[in-house]
Amino acid sequence: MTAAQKSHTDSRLPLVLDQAARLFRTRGFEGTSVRDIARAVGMLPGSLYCHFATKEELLTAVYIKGVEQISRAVQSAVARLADPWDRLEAACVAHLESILRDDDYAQVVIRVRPADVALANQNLIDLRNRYEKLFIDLVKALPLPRGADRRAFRLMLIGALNSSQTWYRPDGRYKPRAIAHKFITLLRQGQEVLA
Amino acid sequence: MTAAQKSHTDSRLPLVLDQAARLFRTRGFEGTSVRDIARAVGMLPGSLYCHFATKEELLTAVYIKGVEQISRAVQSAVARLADPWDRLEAACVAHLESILRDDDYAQVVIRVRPADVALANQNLIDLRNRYEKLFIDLVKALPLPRGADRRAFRLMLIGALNSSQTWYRPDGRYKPRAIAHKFITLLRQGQEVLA
DNA sequence: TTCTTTAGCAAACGATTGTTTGGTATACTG
DNA sequence: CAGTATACCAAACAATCGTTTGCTAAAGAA
Repeated sequence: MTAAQKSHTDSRLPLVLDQAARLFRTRGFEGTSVRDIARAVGMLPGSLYCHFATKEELLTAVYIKGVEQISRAVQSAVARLADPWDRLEAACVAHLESILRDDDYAQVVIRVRPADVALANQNLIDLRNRYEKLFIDLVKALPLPRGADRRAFRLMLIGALNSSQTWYRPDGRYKPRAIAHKFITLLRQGQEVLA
Repeated sequence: MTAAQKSHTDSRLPLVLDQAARLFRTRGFEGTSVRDIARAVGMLPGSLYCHFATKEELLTAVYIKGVEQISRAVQSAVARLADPWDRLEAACVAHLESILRDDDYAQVVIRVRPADVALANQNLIDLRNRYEKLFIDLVKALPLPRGADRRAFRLMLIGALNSSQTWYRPDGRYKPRAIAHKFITLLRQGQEVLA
């Protein structure tokens, strides 16, 4: 009964993950103690170790869920669209809405450095690369001029998107949708002209 | 004798700042203990408090020096150039070389979130804004089409530059100079055509 | 000279860190 | 029904955290 590992009781594991994600994204990995998380959930510190062997393992679980959720958001945003530029912009909007507003888990993926987790290190890097593969494919589909450096294009775009976490304010002038449009337009104009 | 606060003995304060910068940039603020710094310098933990009242004050000192150094690097790189695009690209090269290779202090400015330092918070934000003012001016001088959003332009560029800290590898294909050129070119093409 | 200031050592402070151990109550399994 | 596994509590572990206190030796000021 390998599938019977769940539903034993009404475990508070989901709540643990939620609170861990919320704290990791606001205070970072080192800045959050297991006691902070336990207190937010309403359980004792030691009880967390029923679900995870170490704090790093807990972060990894949050990280995995973050990659899954942001991947789903991007993929479903792109699904119905055909035009390559439309698809990329929709992906950027979904990405931004995840890391700026909707999704604590996704925000952890952007904020926490894999290097902070000595053990799971490569694990997290792989997860992140798996997500960025989505953008590699989206950029690959773009009608860019021959010889264009699509890697630089992608790194610039994703870098700009992610760093918006630094300056974005929910009550500010620009919403995720507008930011994505601005950035895509800045990149698009020059590339189309040369195509 | 207000100027006599220095040169009393051959204080190891410079060394303290150097090691603090090196550790803060590699492990982050929360990830570095005052004992780590003291050990790297070769002194006892308590001795650090001859120079700083708190760990956050030490970070602030590193942060200030980082802003000073990267500002100097950018300004001197720009000084001899007249063409606005050349000036911007030179600034980006100097910025990248600072935060990717040369300067532990500058790397702290990019890596450590001002929010991590509850107390000095606004102090650090102001410092960073003072630096970014350089780029505001450089972008302002650009011959962009009427109505161009120069703020979005700048945020995209700086965001892309700073996030290169994530993926840059010293032994990799691209050096700071090449990265800056790629990014500037991507932005430049579209804007010039419309000018 | 004497006085003051500084840089640093030595040792400790209480608080917090991630984690462990042992017990208990509940729910699924056979 | 008995037996096993789970989810959590209660309490503690050693280690490390940022910081403080008291002292000493040396340098500059008077």
